[in-house]
Amino acid sequence: MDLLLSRLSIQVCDSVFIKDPESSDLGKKIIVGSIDMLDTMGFDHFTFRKLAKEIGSTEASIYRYFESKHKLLLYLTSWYWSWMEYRLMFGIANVPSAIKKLKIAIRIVTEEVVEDNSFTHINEVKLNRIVVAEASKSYMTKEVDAENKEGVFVDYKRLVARISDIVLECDATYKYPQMLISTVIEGAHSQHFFAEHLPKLTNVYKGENSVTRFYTELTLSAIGFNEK
Amino acid sequence: MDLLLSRLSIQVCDSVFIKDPESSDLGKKIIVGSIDMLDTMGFDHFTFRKLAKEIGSTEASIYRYFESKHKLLLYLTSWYWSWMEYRLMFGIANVPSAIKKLKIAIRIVTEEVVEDNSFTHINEVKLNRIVVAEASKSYMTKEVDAENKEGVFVDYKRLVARISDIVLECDATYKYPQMLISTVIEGAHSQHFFAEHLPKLTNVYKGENSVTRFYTELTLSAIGFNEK
DNA sequence: GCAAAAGTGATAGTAATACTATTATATTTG
DNA sequence: CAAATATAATAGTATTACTATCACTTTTGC
Repeated sequence: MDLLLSRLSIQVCDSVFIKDPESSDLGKKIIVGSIDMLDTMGFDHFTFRKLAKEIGSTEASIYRYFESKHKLLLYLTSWYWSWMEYRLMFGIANVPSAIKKLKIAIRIVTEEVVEDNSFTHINEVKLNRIVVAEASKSYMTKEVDAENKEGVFVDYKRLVARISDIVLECDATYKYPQMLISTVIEGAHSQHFFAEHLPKLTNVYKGENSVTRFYTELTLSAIGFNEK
Repeated sequence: MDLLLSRLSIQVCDSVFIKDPESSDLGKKIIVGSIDMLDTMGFDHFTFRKLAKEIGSTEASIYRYFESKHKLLLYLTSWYWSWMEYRLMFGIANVPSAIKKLKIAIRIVTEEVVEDNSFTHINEVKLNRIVVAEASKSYMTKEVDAENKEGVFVDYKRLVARISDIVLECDATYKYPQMLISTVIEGAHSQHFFAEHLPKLTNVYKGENSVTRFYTELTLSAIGFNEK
């Protein structure tokens, strides 16, 4: 999947950054360094001061790219959703059966990213862990309405819309496609987190990808395709 | 439901507080005041300094009850889960049918709390909104494993266990009862939040309790009871 | 090839946050 | 009534989340 894309780049809504981090070496260092640090120490303990030290730059320079660590998180999560959309479109290309497309989509958004097949400097395995643990903090704020108007959540909404459309292809009468898909995406994140930290809240069996199985069955039975 | 309980009180795991806030007037003011302020300004903007000013006390005094605002949030969410468990046990008492019990349970954990039928000083309507918007921040931290060992999440785990048991009563062979129930509870919170702030991620129709309907149908079809 | 513009680093500074410590005073209890 | 306990008042610290200034270097546009 990597080679095919050497001439492609993921676009992120430009209201989340002041200066595009893809446009310079320092910008890329900020992205690579922040992914490392967010994965290791989590969003709460992460600061621009620590990042500056790590990448051999200064706080002031980082602030020229992102106005806050919150905006940096928005950048990373948006990048991730755009990347997921790309993987989705690629995964379902030339697949004629709607139900097959739906199964592929569910698999893509629910399974853990394990290989860093990156075609860029971004480590998708680490980014996946960051999104699982921190993405909800990017919108669970009092500023969500103002930021939503600025368009910072478009990439996530577009991904949900695309998969919801596949749901409607399978069953045009289904009343809750967006609710179903956002439940699956958000739920899969929670369940991966629970499996690691609060196992009593989930059921993960060895030797099977339980989260993907569960959400695939859940989705299919919700729209009336029960063929376990 | 209020009157019946005038002699009952909700117990919260004592590792989340230094001094029980139920044991004094100041303690109760801290709880009432923090619920008001968290509902209004959100967890991120909430500080003990502001709370102290609001309730006419001091930061130092509040710190004698809770070692951090994070522990205070844990207290409030634990209280909420215990209250939910109480509502659940009351709601299913003397109901013989497992499937009816399950429907009642799903309704209780997914519908918005609209009436403050409080039998205490705690405003459950506000607390419900706080849990919807902030509860995930109480466990999405790097300290989750250490805190879990201290038992701070027992109330949530017990609620999930109780409803999972009902799922198993309906279908003893179902493989993912905990995963299903935590998906429903967490998902309902997300969907209520989305309905208010990111409506493209959900489907909420006027005149029906869409979230409860959706999760009820989802749960029943998951365990093979399709009788829409 | 050179002047202007832009990007970066170094340093300093501010207001707010998340606490801790100390002491005085008021209230409860044995 | 003495001792213990709870609270208020005040002060202080380290860290965070920024903003501002200035010097230096690199890029670019003509």
